[in-house]
Amino acid sequence: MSGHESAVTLLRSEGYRMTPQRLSVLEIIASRTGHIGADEVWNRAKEYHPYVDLATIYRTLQLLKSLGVVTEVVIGNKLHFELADQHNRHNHMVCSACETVQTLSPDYLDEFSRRLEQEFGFIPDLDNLTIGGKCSKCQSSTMD
Amino acid sequence: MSGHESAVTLLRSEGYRMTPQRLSVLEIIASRTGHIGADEVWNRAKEYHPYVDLATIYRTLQLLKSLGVVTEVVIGNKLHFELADQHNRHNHMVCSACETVQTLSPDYLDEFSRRLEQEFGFIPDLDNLTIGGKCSKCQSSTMD
DNA sequence: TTCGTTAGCGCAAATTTATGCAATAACGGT
DNA sequence: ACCGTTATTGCATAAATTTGCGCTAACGAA
Repeated sequence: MSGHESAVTLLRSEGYRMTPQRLSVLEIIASRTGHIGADEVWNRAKEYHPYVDLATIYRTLQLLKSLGVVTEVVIGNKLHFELADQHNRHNHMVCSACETVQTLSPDYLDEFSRRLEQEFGFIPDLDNLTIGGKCSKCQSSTMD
Repeated sequence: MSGHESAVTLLRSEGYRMTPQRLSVLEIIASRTGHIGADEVWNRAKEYHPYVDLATIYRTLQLLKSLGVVTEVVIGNKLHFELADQHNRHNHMVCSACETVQTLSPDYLDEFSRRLEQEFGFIPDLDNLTIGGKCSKCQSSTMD
């Protein structure tokens, strides 16, 4: 029983329709602890709905992201997604050399976020922010 | 003469070869104040070298980025590039609704950056960090 | 200046993601 | 339970970016 029931309600309350395709994507993402690529979501979804198109997966993922139901992480040149858990919000640091993902408490960005809002009226979408860089183990490597 | 001569030297000193294609890309980017998409770099480059392939443009752009010569900005679902000027470093805030780009002094991220390095040994690549979000004018819009 | 090594290029194809459109299915109202 | 509206889907295609490969050209050494 993962926490995606509330997402179903949210979708409905925003005027979106609940379709079996959307439900599958939701279940697939909710049933997994970590992040998952669109292609893998697709492969899993096909087990339930052999005809789902990849485009539907992408559209659903974007929709869920815009509703704050899932969170996007940029890993290499692919997007990954994970269930947005309000009780465990976190940012991602991705090493450009080894592609290892570390999570980070949003507390680290609180001050920064507040300043952007106060000084520029800009509200950053930090939930979907991926911080690229080099992890401690890959410091000297030139590899991108 | 814009400051890309030093880039030529850098390239060489790192063991990369200087080719007319690379020189074109460098000149095109250096001769422009703002950011520019890969497709537009390509169009311009073709004026000098009708046979350049778009793949070469992309490869060159990535190389220059990895050398710190150009900086990447994510706008919508396209990458843009601009000359990395050490005397005018800045970050980018891009509105997901109207795609307007605002620049930001890296000072705003200094503290954050330092903490990541000290506490996790993670060195973030803030030069190529694009901060997504909603600008003051697009606050309430649902558009992504 | 010529030569040999090999990095870089053009080309073709693959990946990843987005989009236009006609047919279909969700769901509120009856 | 049926109907009508219209959001959503599947399909086809486009757009953006990356990659494999064999040929060419850069450039240090002779």
